[in-house]
Amino acid sequence: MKKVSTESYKGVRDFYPEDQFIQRYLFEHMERVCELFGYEEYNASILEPTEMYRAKTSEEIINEETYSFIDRGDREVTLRPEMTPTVARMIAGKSREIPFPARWYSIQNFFRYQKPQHGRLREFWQLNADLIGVSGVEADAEIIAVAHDLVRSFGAEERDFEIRVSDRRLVDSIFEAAGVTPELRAPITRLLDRRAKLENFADELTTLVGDKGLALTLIDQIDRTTSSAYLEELRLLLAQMGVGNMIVDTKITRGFDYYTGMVFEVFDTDPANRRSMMGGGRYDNLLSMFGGESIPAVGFAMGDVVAKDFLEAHNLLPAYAPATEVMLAVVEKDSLSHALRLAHDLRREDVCVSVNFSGKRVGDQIRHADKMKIPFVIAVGTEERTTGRYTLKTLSTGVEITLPADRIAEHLFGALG
RNA sequence: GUGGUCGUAGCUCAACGGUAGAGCUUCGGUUUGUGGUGCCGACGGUUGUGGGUUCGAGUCCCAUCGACCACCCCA
Repeated sequence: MKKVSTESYKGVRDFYPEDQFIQRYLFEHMERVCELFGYEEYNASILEPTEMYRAKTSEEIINEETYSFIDRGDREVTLRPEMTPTVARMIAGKSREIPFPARWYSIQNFFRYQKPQHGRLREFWQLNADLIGVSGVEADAEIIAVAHDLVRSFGAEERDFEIRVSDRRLVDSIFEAAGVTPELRAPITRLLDRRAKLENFADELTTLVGDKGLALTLIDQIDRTTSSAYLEELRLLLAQMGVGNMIVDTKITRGFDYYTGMVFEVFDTDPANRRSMMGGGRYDNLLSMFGGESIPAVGFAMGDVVAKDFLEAHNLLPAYAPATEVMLAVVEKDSLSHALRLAHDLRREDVCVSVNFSGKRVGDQIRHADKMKIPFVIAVGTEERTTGRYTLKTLSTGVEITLPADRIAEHLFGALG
């Protein structure tokens, strides 16, 4: 028989218990912060009709950068590469039933058929939070505040990251004043997005607009534009929500076409990590692609890989701890049934307890518990069975305390906080 | 998709073109109701895979798969 490889598929990850512990830590913080702002959790299938992405983005991206296939019923299907079209589809489908504004969040996995690199895989997990049905600056501020509070909830200080904000309308008005034709605006915006990485930005821009004078005028205008009345109002609202690390940066454009107003990205202030941690913006026209009325919306997304990298770089990752709180070491075979009953009682008191029925010596069982990072051990043998009192051992300190069965749970919760 | 660097035990790495090794991990023992340190031992490999050159290939050449880096792209 041919041996099957134990390696995971290209560009995807296995989450062993230690890895999943980190994922869960990230997800729990995402859930908590979203819910503190009144956001509701939603979900959808990982499969979507290919047509939905085709309507919004180019044929080339669908063909080359998504996992798309034909199902047995000849339908074109795509593994979702992002959440925004799905939210838009769900909202548009029930726009007469949903009370607006809607505050929705979801943490899901996404697939993109691209060459894997550090921080960029073929499958990744991402939080999406969207505020749908309001067009005001207050909504933009709220979305940024959620993103801000999320990073803060991981233990980061404001000096550890900065929120770079711009406004598509601001840049568009510069284009308009300079007489740039509407067809050129999207390509220029995309070029602007890459400006920080380009050495010959002015040359490339000249090639694109076909006029060196115009290119230099644009650069000059963009560089001289430091803010707008709208962005200053945004800054004021953010200050009231405890956000003090917003900066205006007209280089932020978010590459793609569907953003219509405020756009932002969050960066690590450590120059060693120059990748954007998360980003978002306002997309007021996207929902109209499903027919019906146009509904304003603003949202952001944060990926698990960049989140983990950020926490690692700032030494904010928690140490692994299993859910298991106590292991019962069965001293001899005759005590097994007693141990099983004790475990059952403890579980009814909400204690996570595993029973070690390996038959090995108590010392070996304790060593196993220690390797598993289980914090407490109770040996169950003849002595415990006859007295009804149990010795709870704390492995980190070696301290032991003897208790009757009905006080074990109480003591554990006290010790574990 | 294009270009580059690299693939040796579960992990980190040795080995001049000449018999594939060490540390850590895992498992067992250290004589049996209490772990972490010692000490002893075992498991573990068609050197990513497939070809080629050579008396002989982990080492050189080609292909392929994978990881990483720079592009592309970043919804």
